[in-house]
Amino acid sequence: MQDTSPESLSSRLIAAVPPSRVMRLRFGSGAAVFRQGDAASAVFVTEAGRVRLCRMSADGTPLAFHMANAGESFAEASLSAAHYHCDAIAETDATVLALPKSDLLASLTSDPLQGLALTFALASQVRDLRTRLELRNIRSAAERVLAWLRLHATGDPAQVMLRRSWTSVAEELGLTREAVYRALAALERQGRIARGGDCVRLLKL
Amino acid sequence: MQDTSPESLSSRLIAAVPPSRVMRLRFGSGAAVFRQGDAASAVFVTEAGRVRLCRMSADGTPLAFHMANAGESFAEASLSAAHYHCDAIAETDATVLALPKSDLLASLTSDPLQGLALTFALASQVRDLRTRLELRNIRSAAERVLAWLRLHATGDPAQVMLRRSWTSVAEELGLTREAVYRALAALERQGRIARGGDCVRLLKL
DNA sequence: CACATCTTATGATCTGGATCATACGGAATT
DNA sequence: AATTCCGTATGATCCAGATCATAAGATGTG
Repeated sequence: MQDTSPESLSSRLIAAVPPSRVMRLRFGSGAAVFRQGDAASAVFVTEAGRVRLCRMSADGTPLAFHMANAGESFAEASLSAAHYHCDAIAETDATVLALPKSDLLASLTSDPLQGLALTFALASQVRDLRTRLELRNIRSAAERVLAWLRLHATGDPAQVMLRRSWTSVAEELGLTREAVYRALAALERQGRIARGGDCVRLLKL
Repeated sequence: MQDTSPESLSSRLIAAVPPSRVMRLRFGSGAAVFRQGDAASAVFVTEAGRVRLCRMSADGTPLAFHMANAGESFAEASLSAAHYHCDAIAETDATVLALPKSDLLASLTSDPLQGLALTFALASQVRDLRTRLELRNIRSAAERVLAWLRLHATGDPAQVMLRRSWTSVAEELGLTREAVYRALAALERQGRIARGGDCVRLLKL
């Protein structure tokens, strides 16, 4: 993740509220950013650390359903809800920006351009998430990694500049580190990619 | 999917343009709804059939990255793009609603409430997709199915009313039909669920 | 510096889900 | 009524990826 481009959802959200209204909060590992049932008062951006969202299911079992890593926003849907319907717990020590819901709503209704920009960012997030989901439909580890590389490749010859650890890529792909390293090694052995440092070139067969 | 609730993203999109401006288009299997590079002129909702989105990757390989089933919208991100950056191909015979981008943008800028409603729907879609992604992190088929059931369970005792085929659930979960049937059988054997017709009860241990 | 932590990397083993096969009931079509 | 298609269901087999183990280099920290 770590998407800090000005078009990213988290940046867009932050841009939509006056800087003075943004609250920077710190939570120790295990502390609650909010609890299920609390009045929904803000949308959040994880600045550092990671925050786990989980819900009590109807049969009483806690059910994790999202992990917000550094740079990612969470609880956007609280914009249209009176109460949070899940717990947000700091998984590690975490710094979190709280964007007051009232400021966000005010900005969105008063400034149509601001609203439009957020709509675009959300639409782009939807596309991104759908793409990730589709990647997971590829069963083979090597093919999945290759598809990811293709998605992120630019230029001619097509290549990917790695700005993150393979470990985090593995997490995004729903594979273990080991599987990703093995997939990379296999792809290189097959002559489908070439690696040098943090750069991967895609080779046509 | 088949989410036809008035709050669903596709419904929201349709509601945002005057009915007279919505175009209903029919495509035979294999026909192109739009092509990569075409001027982005509309957002779409699949009414029947399925539409596959795929992109030419930098090394020339076609790369599927979404499947829009009946009831689902696609190409929302074209709202902020001049051109489509993927192909949309009818996977089966399909009926597709085209929502002209100009009408959508006009409605979103002129009517803040309409814009807000769409923002909410998009945020909700983001939450939904994140949840699905998180489900896929559960490796065990039985646990994954159980988590899905928990997410969809309501009432006390907690139960799920099946309104769709297990086959489509399997697809959503990224499992094969067989794996889902086996998981259900195993969960029932273990006394963690009870099934009767299209209703599944969650049993506390 | 010593120590801890993380990333990269590869080897060995094992299990769980994919795959293929088969079967049955219901709905739709002919 | 016969045929086709789909959803449901279960059995047998196989292999790919998870898991566990190990190690080297990088980075960071008290």
